[in-house]
Amino acid sequence: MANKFYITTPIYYPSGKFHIGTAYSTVVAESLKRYHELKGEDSYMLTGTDEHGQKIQTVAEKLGETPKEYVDKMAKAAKELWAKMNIKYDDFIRTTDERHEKVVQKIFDRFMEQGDIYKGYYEGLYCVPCETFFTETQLVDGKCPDCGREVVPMKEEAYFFNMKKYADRLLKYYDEHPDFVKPDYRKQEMINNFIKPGLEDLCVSRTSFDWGVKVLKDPKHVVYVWVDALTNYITALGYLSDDDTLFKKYWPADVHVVGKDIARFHLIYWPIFLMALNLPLPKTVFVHNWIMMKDGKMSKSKGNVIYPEQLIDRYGLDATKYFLLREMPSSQDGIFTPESFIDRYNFDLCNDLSNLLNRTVSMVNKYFEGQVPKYNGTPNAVDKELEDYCIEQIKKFEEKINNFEIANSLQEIWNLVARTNKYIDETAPWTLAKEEKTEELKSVMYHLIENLRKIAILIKPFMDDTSEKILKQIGIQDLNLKTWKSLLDYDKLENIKVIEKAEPMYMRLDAEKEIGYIKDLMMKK
RNA sequence: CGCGGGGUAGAGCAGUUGGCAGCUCGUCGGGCUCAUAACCCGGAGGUCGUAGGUUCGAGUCCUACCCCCGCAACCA
Repeated sequence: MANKFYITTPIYYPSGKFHIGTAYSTVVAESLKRYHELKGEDSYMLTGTDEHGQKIQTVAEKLGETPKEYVDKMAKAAKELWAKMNIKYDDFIRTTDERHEKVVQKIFDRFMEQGDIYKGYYEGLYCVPCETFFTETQLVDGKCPDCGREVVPMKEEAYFFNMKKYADRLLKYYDEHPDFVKPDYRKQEMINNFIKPGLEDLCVSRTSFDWGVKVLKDPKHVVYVWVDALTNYITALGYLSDDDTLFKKYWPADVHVVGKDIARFHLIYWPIFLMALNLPLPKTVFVHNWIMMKDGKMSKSKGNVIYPEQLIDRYGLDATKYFLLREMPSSQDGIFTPESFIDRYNFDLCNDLSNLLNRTVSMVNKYFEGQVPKYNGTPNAVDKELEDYCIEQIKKFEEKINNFEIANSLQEIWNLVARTNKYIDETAPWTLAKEEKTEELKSVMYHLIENLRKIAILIKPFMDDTSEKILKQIGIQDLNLKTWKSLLDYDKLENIKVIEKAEPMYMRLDAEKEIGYIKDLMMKK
């Protein structure tokens, strides 16, 4: 039986249009899913939308829609975006789904019965016209961040979850499970900022608005945010429902992919909820950083917002995904600039990868009428070294990706691309042809095609289309030659014929022109 | 003295357990001609934030200080 691999994205809060940062989490999750799938694991990916809360209610009202109409529209928009990005998820959960709401109620009930939840008063600063509570840190110049008016201290009845009770168990869990948090420093942040100073109890219900899941035993309350949102990861699998086959099969999650803004909720509250439910905890929570613009956070007022669709429409899906995955370091925020985007496109995709394919296919046609020679050992001085290097890079790639260092893992693939380009110069096939050193020439062509095959497989989780294009051009059709396992083979190609005319996959862009184009996109509102 | 991350060549970044400072882009020069003015090789360019300390030897460990960024609790 194959290993299972259950991965989730955050469920997105659709209070506005999805921008490139939203897309990042999903692209990461899906790439990891495809990687595990390629390795033959039984992978399952969940995404969705978080549709309750005050803010949704307010936004919908402003648009003259009911909250339901509004979230229906937004959930559709999310699905359209993922379709456009060729994101293959297995399930899409909405917190307004009946299957979700019913289970949230059961979970809330259970927490009440167990005494994890108690009734108290939520105190905060309230903006009367906006009907919203704010914390002191949210205020702008001491006033409401939305409308700029005065806020007043206010309190309302609310239920609280007793977090303190579980703090020690959580610390112990962190300690015993070093892979629970990636990257590691996020764990320190949680311990020092929240747990060590003493966990505060979490407010889990509200009465000041009603767009949410009703608390069964006290219907003037709706479940507030986190018991509702976080539990999506198990309700989607059918936990506490009539059919919990998927839950039994896939829980605990292998990876929750989350942005740093919601790290706290996934690293503290979610594990505690699960402990209270007596369920196993996810194996890893992968916290990624944000995509920033040169002048800071993306915002419409700065005129620096870029939407994924805009890049995809002009430069293609794979190029867009490549940029996102390649430019995000694990220790700090990634920065989007039109210059860096175009540079990646021109250098990595055109000059290095696409050109390697192009020159190789063209030579196989020129020297062997398109027929890839059979493996004949390592007659050139560097052949053996090239083979060893190749295997080494595959190993490095796996180490990096398994440790969630995505940008670095891609770097390892591109090191292989560069090494392969260098191999052509080292062996100078045109000289071998002139001197009629046929065995050597055959070997060079074989090794080039073989490396391209490996490169195509390695990039497949990230750039499916580009991967297929490479395989097609070098004439690989046999599915056995497209598997992850086949990466370790170096001599299995037989009766392979490349396409007759090499077609460039990526053409060099006029940098100045394209940078101007992207800048114009960003200025538009 | 809140906590964490970062300060390394013009720009962007790597640098595991301390052992001759690396990568990409740019720049200068060379090579090759299979390929997309591409690819390959070489040069120039760094007192590794500052000041001390440990050590035969520190970007890497310790101390103090200066900058930048993130987090700081119910905002999804």
